[in-house]
Amino acid sequence: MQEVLKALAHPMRRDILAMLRTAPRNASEIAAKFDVTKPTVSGHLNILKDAELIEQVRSGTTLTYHIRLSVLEEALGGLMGMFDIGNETKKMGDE
Amino acid sequence: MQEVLKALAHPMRRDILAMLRTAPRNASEIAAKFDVTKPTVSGHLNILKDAELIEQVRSGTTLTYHIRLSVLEEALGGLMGMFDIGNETKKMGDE
DNA sequence: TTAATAATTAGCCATTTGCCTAATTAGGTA
DNA sequence: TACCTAATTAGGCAAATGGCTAATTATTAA
Repeated sequence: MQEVLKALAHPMRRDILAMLRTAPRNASEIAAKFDVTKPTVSGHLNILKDAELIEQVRSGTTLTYHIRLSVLEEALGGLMGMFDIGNETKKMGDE
Repeated sequence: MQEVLKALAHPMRRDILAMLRTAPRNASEIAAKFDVTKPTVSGHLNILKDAELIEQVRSGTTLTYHIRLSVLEEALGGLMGMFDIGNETKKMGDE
């Protein structure tokens, strides 16, 4: 959870995840969307990969990135649980 | 959302929020739970306050901190929305 | 007004983050 | 082999983070 939350703390990394939510993309396609250099994007991709929020698939010279939604879901679920948020059935007598 | 996520990225700050989830506490009570100095805890409280995740009430010489659960809920909700997570009714024909 | 207590802010330092340019690696092709 | 493209890693630098000790502020009480 720690690494996931650290990864989510940067807006560009959230935006990268959001664009992968729709479809997988290669590094160049991702980099083209942002106003920073490719190495900078590559660094963010590494952080997302270390957090296991994305995975890399090589075909030829290009690397395609896929989101791992389940990891994101687990981390957010863990957070919600930690604060008892988003749970309709909280205690005896409710509902 | 940015400030909330940055605030949540540090484990001690999450733990502080979790303990305020149960009941409000003053700075000394909070500091006593962690193995760092009071000024360090005070710094974390400032970051949580800047993110509007907590608020401060003075009575006498003590400052009591309260969690603002709604801010946390909104941020997590925003995040879930950004990735279309935790929504049972996703598209036409579901349910 | 002086002292005592709660808690902060100020100032310093080491580490991490985030960006850049330059160099390197990996794979495909003439 | 040699070359081209995709994308990375390496290295450097400014700013932010997170910790500490010391000094300051705020409030109450003698």
